[in-house]
Amino acid sequence: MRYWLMKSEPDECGIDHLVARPKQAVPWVGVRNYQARNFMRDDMRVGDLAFFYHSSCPEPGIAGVVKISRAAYPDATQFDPESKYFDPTSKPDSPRWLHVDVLLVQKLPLIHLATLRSTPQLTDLRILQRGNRLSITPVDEVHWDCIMQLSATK
DNA sequence: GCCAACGTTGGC
DNA sequence: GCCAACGTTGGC
Repeated sequence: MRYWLMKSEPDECGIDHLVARPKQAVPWVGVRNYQARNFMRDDMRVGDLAFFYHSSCPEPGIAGVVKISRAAYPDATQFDPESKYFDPTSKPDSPRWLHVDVLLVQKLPLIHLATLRSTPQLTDLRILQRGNRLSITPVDEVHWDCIMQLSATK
């Protein structure tokens, strides 16, 4: 089993959107980056866990834990001209963009980005590297455990 | 709003 | 394949 970190803008879909619909699969549509897509397609497995991260907001940080509930399948929004994720160059017989579904595991008391940054054991965490923009990144088990520990002891 | 960093595009 | 221009991300 692997661990991940998935970014979401709380304006679009925050942790409370998931809390409001418990046990309902959330389609992780809209990823339009090849590296992130490849992670979903090649490396994510049903049952993997991911931190749910709030980005581009007043209080960026880890807001919860989700579980991958469905393996990657074509993202319908790429074929929808009404969608902001519409990709006119993607062909229905070979969809370019895929996505997984996730399920809420638990909401966490927000672990602020500043807290992550000030934790020495987390200096190698992908999200903390300068220039990092990937919306989906793998998380090492040691980092996962450290962050869960942070959450439990606060 | 600023700006650094990175990804994508397209001419050559 | 190179690389300049442009667009996006995302913290501050």
